[in-house]
Amino acid sequence: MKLADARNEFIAKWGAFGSHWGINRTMAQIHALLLISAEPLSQDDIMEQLNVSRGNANMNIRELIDWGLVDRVIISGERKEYFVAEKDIWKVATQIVKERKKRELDPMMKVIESLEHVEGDKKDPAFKQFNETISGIKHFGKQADKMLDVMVKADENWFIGSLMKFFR
Amino acid sequence: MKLADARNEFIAKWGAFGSHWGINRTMAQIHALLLISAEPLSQDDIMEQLNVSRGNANMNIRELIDWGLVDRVIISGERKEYFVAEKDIWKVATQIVKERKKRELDPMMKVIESLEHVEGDKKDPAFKQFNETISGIKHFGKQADKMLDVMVKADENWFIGSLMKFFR
DNA sequence: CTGAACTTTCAAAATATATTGAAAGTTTAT
DNA sequence: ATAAACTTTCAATATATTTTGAAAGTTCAG
Repeated sequence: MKLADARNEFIAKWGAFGSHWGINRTMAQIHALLLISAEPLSQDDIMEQLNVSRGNANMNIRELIDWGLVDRVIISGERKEYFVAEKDIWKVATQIVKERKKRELDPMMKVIESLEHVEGDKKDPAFKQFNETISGIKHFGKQADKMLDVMVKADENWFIGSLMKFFR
Repeated sequence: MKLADARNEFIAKWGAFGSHWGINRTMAQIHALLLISAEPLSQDDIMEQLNVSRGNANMNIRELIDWGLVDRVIISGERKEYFVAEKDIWKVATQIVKERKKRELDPMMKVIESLEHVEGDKKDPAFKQFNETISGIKHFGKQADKMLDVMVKADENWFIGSLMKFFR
């Protein structure tokens, strides 16, 4: 397989993969393109290579910057802005974990906590089941939260190394 | 807050939460409803409580069964089928991990592996970057894979207990 | 200050996804 | 074998999300 085909395949598949994860196709494709680009790319480069409109490119580049996955770089003597992706996959993963925890797990846990003390009849099975479910989710959420925090703060070698040794 | 309101709030929020995770709103709501129901529910119960159509309820119940999150139960003397959700949140989580690994991570890793040996010029920076990115993803994917396998096979007390002790 | 280079916005259009409900299919008791 | 009870399907419809591109906004060199 030729490099050009392999690059296209990677971009297409990473785009499709991203869409299972709440990241839209263009955003994942731009990310993929930047991941395999040795040099910074301008917005026009991205528009051209992926065949997307100016607005779409702009919006999704900003979103990637917002997620901490892409940085702006300035090239001296150039007027345009250029963009590069964080290439270290461990950092990419921890960054995504961190953002999703902030955007999804944390708000969910606040809701769960607000549902912990509900009025009701202790004899009512519906009441019992509701409380048991909520407290089970809360318990699980707290554990997950701790673990994700450790992961986000750790560096790869320490984390993976530790886990691997631990799990034999 | 009254139980009825709390239940509605939980169903609504679990539904919204699910949609960040590639699970559609109705599917997540049915799951939420079953999680807090002490008794098995029929399809008609679900349709009525969530105000969804027959087809929609049917399709999403089947999907939940497919994901291993809901079971059919028969109540003796009754013609109708009833449904219950797995209530143990740890089991719910491992089941989801298992399915998503199978549906998403495994196919992605196959693609990555197919992109490992591409023709190209070793001096070309684009070629180098492509190969580095692919091999970084592969390496990370393998570690993630092992870890998820351990998690799926472990039981909660062992897994969480171990991690907590380990991470102090 | 001016205008060229560049970036951002956003309403309209296109696309993708979810939902409905009536019709077709299946199962079971008699 | 029949028909009532129940389940599944699927084309049409509704809803939600993504994409476009022209217009408005910004920055900066001269």
